[in-house]
Amino acid sequence: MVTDAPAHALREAGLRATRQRLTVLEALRAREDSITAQDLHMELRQAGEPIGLTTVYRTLSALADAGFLDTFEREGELAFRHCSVDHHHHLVCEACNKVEEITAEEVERWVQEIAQTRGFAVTGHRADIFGLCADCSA
Amino acid sequence: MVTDAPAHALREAGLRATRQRLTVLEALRAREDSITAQDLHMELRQAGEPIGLTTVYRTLSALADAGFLDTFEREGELAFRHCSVDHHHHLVCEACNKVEEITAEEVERWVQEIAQTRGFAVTGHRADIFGLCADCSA
DNA sequence: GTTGTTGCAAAGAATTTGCAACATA
DNA sequence: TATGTTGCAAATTCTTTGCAACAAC
Repeated sequence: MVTDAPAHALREAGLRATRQRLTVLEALRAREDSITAQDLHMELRQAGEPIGLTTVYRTLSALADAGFLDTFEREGELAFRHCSVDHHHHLVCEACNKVEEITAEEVERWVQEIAQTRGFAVTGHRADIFGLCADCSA
Repeated sequence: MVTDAPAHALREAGLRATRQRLTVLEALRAREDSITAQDLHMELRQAGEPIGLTTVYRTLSALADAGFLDTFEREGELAFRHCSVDHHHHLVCEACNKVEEITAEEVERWVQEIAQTRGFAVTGHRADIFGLCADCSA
């Protein structure tokens, strides 16, 4: 038996590799849009995966804390999307919720510069672009 | 009687200039941090202003729609802050919730460039910096 | 075997809606 | 006066918590 990569990644983050967590992580990895806890729970249930809503909430939260997921606020609810580890920004389609990751050194530079000018101690920043992706605007 | 500027501004936006709306608008104009509907309601009540929580919610929402306020998401709840009309970004202090508006042509340029590259039809963007302001990090 | 995790039911919190009384234009 | 607005109470919706059964290590 070879090393189980997803399970290993979870353990490295101090999380036990339970069936539910692997399911959620896999589901998120398989999609390129963002999804809410409620919606994901419904999808998994409909796909025959036995998992509780509470667990979906806790799992998404834990995975986001561990850096596996990015979070978005969508009119009052939290949506999550799988992300690569390093810092990046987003191109968000408002029609299909697809999210493209983009890196932007220009923005990083801009952040440092502005912050320095105002004596601001930066803890984080976000620079996201919203609109319609090529498919949806076609 | 001279023209009442705040009342006039409301009417221009298609909103009746009620005591409650003027109160909310004034309260927001007087502060440089962002505040939630719940908190603002409590403050106004404590200041002796008779206003219902429902009205605070509806008023903040209407004022934001009309472009008088910017909205922020603060861990599950919406916060509002008075803003100037033209497009800008924010420097947000996580300790005192103070918000400084900043303009950034660099960011505007970056947005256009990225969007064009990917065939994205931009409807909006945000570029906010979070951290501790000079006062709070001192 | 320990300890972290799950999931149900219940609680909690923010926000919205129905509707009759009321204020603005 | 006609229509938009208010505010209470009730309803909704998202999210969290208590706790006993259970699974991972």
